[in-house]
Amino acid sequence: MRDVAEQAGVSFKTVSRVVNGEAGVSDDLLRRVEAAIALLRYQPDDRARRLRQTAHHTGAIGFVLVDVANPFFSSILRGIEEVARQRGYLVLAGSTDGESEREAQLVEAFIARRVDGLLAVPSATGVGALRTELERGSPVVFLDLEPDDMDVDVVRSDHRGGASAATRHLIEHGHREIAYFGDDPAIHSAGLRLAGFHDAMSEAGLEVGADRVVTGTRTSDEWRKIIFESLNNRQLPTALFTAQNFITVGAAHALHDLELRDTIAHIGFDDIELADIVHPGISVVPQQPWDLGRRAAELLFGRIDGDGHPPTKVVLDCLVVSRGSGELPPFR
Amino acid sequence: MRDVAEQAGVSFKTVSRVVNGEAGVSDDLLRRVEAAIALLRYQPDDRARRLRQTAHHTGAIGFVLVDVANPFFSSILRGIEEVARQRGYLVLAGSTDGESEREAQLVEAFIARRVDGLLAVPSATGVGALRTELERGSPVVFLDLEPDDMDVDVVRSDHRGGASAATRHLIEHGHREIAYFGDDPAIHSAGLRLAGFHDAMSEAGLEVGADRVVTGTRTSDEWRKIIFESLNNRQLPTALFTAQNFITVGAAHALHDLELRDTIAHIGFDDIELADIVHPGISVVPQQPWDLGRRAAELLFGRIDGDGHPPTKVVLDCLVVSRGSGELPPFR
DNA sequence: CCTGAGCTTGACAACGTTGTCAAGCCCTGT
DNA sequence: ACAGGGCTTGACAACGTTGTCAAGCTCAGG
Repeated sequence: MRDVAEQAGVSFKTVSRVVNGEAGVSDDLLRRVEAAIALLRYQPDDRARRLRQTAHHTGAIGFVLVDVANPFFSSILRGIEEVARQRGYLVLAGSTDGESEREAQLVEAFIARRVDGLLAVPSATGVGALRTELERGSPVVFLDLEPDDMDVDVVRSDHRGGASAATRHLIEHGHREIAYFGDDPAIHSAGLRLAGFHDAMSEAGLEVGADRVVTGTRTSDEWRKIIFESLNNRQLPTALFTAQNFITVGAAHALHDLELRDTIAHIGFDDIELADIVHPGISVVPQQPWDLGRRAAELLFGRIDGDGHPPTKVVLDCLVVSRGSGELPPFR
Repeated sequence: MRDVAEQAGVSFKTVSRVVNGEAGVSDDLLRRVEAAIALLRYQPDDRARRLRQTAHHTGAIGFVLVDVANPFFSSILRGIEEVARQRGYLVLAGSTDGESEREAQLVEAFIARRVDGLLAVPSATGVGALRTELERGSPVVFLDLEPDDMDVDVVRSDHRGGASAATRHLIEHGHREIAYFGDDPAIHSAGLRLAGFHDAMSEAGLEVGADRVVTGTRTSDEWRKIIFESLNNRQLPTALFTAQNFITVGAAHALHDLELRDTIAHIGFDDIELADIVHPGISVVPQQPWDLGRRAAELLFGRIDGDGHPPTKVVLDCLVVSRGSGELPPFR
């Protein structure tokens, strides 16, 4: 800016006025300054500007997610981006892979850059690295799952209800031996889905054999192997409930490898591309990630604008989408 | 920081020393300052710090992409993130939807925040909004497609070769009437894929009917309808080449709707989840988005570190993956 | 007891920008 | 001719931090 001022032969305050479109600059100087800006390709430094300004907003929000390569999360991100864009905000995002150490690093990096608010899919069951921010009163909205140790803003799907509906769907089609494959239940949403599974089973008076529940955090290829072996080595269940998108993909592959796709019923949590044109179509309980992102971002901006209401919980319903695999009758 | 200094009864320079772990602070003061930091939950402001520091790096890079909800781009982003993370960098990303106006806004926002480098999937055929930055000598690496108006760093797939290989694959299986569905060829990568298609066709001495090529930028559902109608209303081709992931998904649906999946051969550019277990499996020419991201980020960091070599072009090969749909013989 | 080296500590400027305020100019009305 | 108002312009402080440098203290050596 100094260079521009020198080039135009004015004080740098005048340049500042021109850059910010303030009134009260004579046409003559306006033209000279604009010429100098164009000549030197000057672009103002947002950091310095915001540092000086009293409002102290940075025009950025942070989003801590598990894995941006997972379409569920990247769709959430896109929803957030849309809302942020309307407000002229930028979104910083980072993947944790569910590691709380990485989560802490990301939160620290976002805070150090003074984001105006944070959206987070917590990697553990509680608020984790965000505790300090919450206690300080910074705007924070949790996504996908609800911390169990503080009362906070949350936007999530009805994991428990959706899982229970999926399980009930299988039971209504005559299944009694249902295997559950899900994320580590230490992750709150995964715990809720597992609870929903148990809800529906006990409601129907069905017992869940200990070896009918397999949980953990794996890639879709790892799940393929795990489910392949699990179905190869023991008394077959007549139906599978896979409680996450990667697991559903892995299970679809395993069932395909074992040529059991027309034999064992299968229903998954989260929707998957092409799930409707495999044979049989894979029945799912889809979430609406784009909506989750939008709603969470709207809530966050409300907080940034000073909305002081008590914590809001937004819970989106999850309904079964029947495509064939979930409606297969028990093979025995 | 001022508050911390006051609380600890020291000058704020001493606080700065403690925060930065500089030597030469007595144990007594160190303890007092640390206590004050913990008490006030002080966290340094990265913006002010970097503003003052002479090196002037911001520890952030920007990534301008088309749509983060598209798994191809979100996987690239993840690859970039991994490299950035190792260097302690943060990644700012934004979707353009291919609109150059939005592209310009994003570039401006990134520059205003003084990112140390930019990665971009340009929305038009040239360098677009990044021209100014390039001329200024800022580190910029292009991804996925190569601007035709400047000599710049690029990391991309071999669109033309891959498309030509896909087309040749169909020809080798006896097809002569091949329909092409692709993105708007004004997009450089899409233009190259179309060129690759023509390469293989003319190499084989085949003519391409004008109505055999359909291009445009659409969602996967729109492509489903377009391809459905296109196959419903006219002389059927015996094979399809769909030159982008959403188009491949749309085509798979359309072929399914028309019950033509075992009749019309189909090969797509980009891989798709579950493509191997639909029937027939969808043959594709996959890209390696994660690798694209990694390579581009590594190149960018090289530039940020001052590598002054002439522009580098990294071109990753694309090979056909046979799964069934691309090996169907012509039905007539 | 004095000198000087080595250590700790703080005062001050600077990064690039904007907010505040006063100075200088031109004009109008008396 | 002069007061007063309105407009343009610039000087200076400030945002939160770090770089520079000098002041002050302690202690060993002569």
